[in-house]
Amino acid sequence: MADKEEQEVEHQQKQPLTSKSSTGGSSRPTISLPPRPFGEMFFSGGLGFSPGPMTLVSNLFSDPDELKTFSQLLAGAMASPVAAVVATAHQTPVSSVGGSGGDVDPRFKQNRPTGLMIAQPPAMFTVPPGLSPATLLDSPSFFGLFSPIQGSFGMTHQQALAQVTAQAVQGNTSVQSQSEHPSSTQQQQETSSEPMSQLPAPAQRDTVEVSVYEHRSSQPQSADKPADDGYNWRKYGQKQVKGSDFPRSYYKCTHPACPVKKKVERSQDGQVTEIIYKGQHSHEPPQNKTKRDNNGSSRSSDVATQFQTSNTAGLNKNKREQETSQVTTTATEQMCEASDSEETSVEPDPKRRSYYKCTTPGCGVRKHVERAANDPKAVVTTYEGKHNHDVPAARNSSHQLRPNNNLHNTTMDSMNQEQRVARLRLKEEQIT
DNA sequence: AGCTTTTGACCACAT
DNA sequence: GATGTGGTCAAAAGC
Repeated sequence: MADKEEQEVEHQQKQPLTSKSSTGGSSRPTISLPPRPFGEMFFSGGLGFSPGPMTLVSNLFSDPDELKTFSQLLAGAMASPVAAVVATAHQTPVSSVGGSGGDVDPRFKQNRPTGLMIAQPPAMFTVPPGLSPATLLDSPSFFGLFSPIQGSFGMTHQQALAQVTAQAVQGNTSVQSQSEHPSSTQQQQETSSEPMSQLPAPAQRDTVEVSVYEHRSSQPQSADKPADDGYNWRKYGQKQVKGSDFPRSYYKCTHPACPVKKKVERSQDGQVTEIIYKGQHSHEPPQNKTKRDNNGSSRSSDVATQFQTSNTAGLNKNKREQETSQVTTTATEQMCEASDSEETSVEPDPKRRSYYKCTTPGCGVRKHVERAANDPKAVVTTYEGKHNHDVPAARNSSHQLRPNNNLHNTTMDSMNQEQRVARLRLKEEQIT
């Protein structure tokens, strides 16, 4: 029974990469800030259905009417004592993703640089290390962030998100979610109580990523082993997925009765390009791993993970929205951001808000980098805007990956690679 | 001996 | 109904 349901759910979760790929290639995100504060899109007591976080995120931006300015969003996000939330919806030209929502030119996926969705994270929020899932989820601030959208989500929805979020905090504490807006036509079909006056251009659609980052110590990782996220996994299948250059491996948690599975895509050199988690662990992470003991926490993780969930059938009016929505967990991105030699480094001042601007003439892409106040190792990076130019070729080819000697570097390298592909020619723009 | 990985086959779903 | 695709199963092989 549960398996059947699981499969049904899983089928609704397909095509996670399409939205990501739509953000890549030559299509650059254009800043289109979330319709409302993040939390408002995540929780609501409304319709009583229980879509998963993917849909949460998807719905999050399903109403383009409520776009806020970047500053508004950022201000609201940073005001939270629990999590710094920055959300960005980037608009992708329909031409790059197909005329109907969710349809993506497979070339975009095939050509998708490794983990491109990480390269241009348009949105993210950070959960402070040490904050337990229960604390986080029980926190008024958290639910303030994810305050209800009237008529959007019900309690079960909250529970669903809570589970995934808890897992994110437990296992990796690094979540990046991403969803893709339906087409403008579809958007208009979405339930909305607000005017469409702030809709983006009809020829564009929005893509949203939400990221939670926590970075801990580096861990060695075998190219053939699933990333060490604190749990034990057993590989039960491998497939060559269409549109992907890399095989996808399927893992199950080896803990008895634990339903959690994950899918891992790796490049030829063993770098993790994508990890998708499904389900919630019914147990604590194994405690007998000394390398985790080194961190003083059994919940540390260096893995790049993705959470992918879905709502129940029929709960979402827009199926494509479901399919293209996802919650993604990634790790070490902020280190990539800070270490990107093409960009001005970030000073370790926790209070410093650094802004970067793409140096290409006419391109308005900006990047905001900020260290998490409660974790000096964490950096919150927010991309704003969409590049209107191709990636500079010289930069795109000039970077070599570092030796894949540990997971941290592996993931970071992967992201650096992506970032190099998505090269942002940025110069620091100090705003005081 | 027990566990994990590999891999072809099978199934369910979408088109 | 045929075909394509993703996910899972399960026997065999490896460690």
